[in-house]
Amino acid sequence: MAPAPRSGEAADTATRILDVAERLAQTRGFNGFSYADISSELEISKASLHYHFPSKADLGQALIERYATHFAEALATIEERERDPIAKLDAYAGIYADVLQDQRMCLCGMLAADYDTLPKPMGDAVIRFFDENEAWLARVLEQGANADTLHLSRSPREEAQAILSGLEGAMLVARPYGDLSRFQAVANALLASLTSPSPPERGSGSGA
Amino acid sequence: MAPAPRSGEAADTATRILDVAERLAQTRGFNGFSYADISSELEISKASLHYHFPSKADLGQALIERYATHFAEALATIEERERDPIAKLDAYAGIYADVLQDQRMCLCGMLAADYDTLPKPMGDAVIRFFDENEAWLARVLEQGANADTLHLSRSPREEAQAILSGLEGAMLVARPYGDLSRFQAVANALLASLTSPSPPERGSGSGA
DNA sequence: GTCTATAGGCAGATAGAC
DNA sequence: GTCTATCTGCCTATAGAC
Repeated sequence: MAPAPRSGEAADTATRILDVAERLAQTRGFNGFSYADISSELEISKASLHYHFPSKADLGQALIERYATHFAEALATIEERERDPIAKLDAYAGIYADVLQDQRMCLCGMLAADYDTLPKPMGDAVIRFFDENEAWLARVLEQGANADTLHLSRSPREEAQAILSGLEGAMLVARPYGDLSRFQAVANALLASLTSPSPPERGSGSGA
Repeated sequence: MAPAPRSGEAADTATRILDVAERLAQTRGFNGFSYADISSELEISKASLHYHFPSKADLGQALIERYATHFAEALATIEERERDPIAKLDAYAGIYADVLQDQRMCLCGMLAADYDTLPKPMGDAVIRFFDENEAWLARVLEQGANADTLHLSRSPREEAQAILSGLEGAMLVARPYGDLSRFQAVANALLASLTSPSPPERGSGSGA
């Protein structure tokens, strides 16, 4: 379903629904929007939305799965474009910065807050998302440690958890302030202190 | 209102309402619970809840204000008990660990996720909470830097933001895993790397 | 695939008796 | 202060025509 439309081509209905729902979930939380919100924005009836996604749980699961897929593609793109592990980490933080600049929280960070109210399959998918991110980060960190461009003071896995948590938290706290630079400052501190004993002047990441 | 009851004495109704609402807000988010939830748990009618807190916005604001007051008291207690800035930071992280062990998210971290849907006064109070925490942390960090027990690689304010964000993010991500040790690992990494150039074996914080 | 209409329930909130 | 009863509106979801 949903064969990737050529650029300029109109997206199909299911895709447009997911686009709107994704933004609403990222800004208002999964319990903070309704079918009516999507309906009014797309000028499509609520009943039509239920045709594409019978229940809100179905919609939510489709949301996470697409988000995780897109995120994995972004990570693959980083792998293609960057060789230096530090550049990869900067690009990784840049993904978060781009999301935040769009006034959004990471979808899965937001759903982590909603975790106790989510249908089980959605909760499981949130955890998978974090696991995949952690695994990717750990690989990059280990690569850097082996190449001696990074000097870790803990296991790659623990450093990866710290980076993931730190970036999610930086987004969470920065968003009420509406201040991207607040995120950037924290992200830089996080990567600098975790990846080098004596930080040698870092740029502001690829974001924004 | 609500004169602190002597230990063992039954709390008044408004306090019991706030206790239940606080837990619900911390676990399910502000849009994830209703007056009916509190009503059934306390076996008090919904109408009675509205007598004490006319609107949910009123309830929410009372929730944040009490939480911020309690938090400030906890920080004052740390100041009384600990002299070493590192011990103060460990105790600070211990507060978060205690909240997480109780299966909860920081109230204001949770409300930060809900920020876009909150009544304006609640949103403002969330920001004040973060500001106060950041200011307290910055003072402790500066104290440590002056006493030469901490070696900061950035301004106290930036380090404070990184610690606050890092702990909030660590809670956010650890909660779906239901794993306190995951939080502890990240908190230790955060404080160790931010406060000493060559980490000299740190304990696991004062939390649980 | 999209619609109108509507079911059935729960949300926040109020009236008024006690 | 607490209650029962109720209001209005929105929620998710379905039926059935086109």
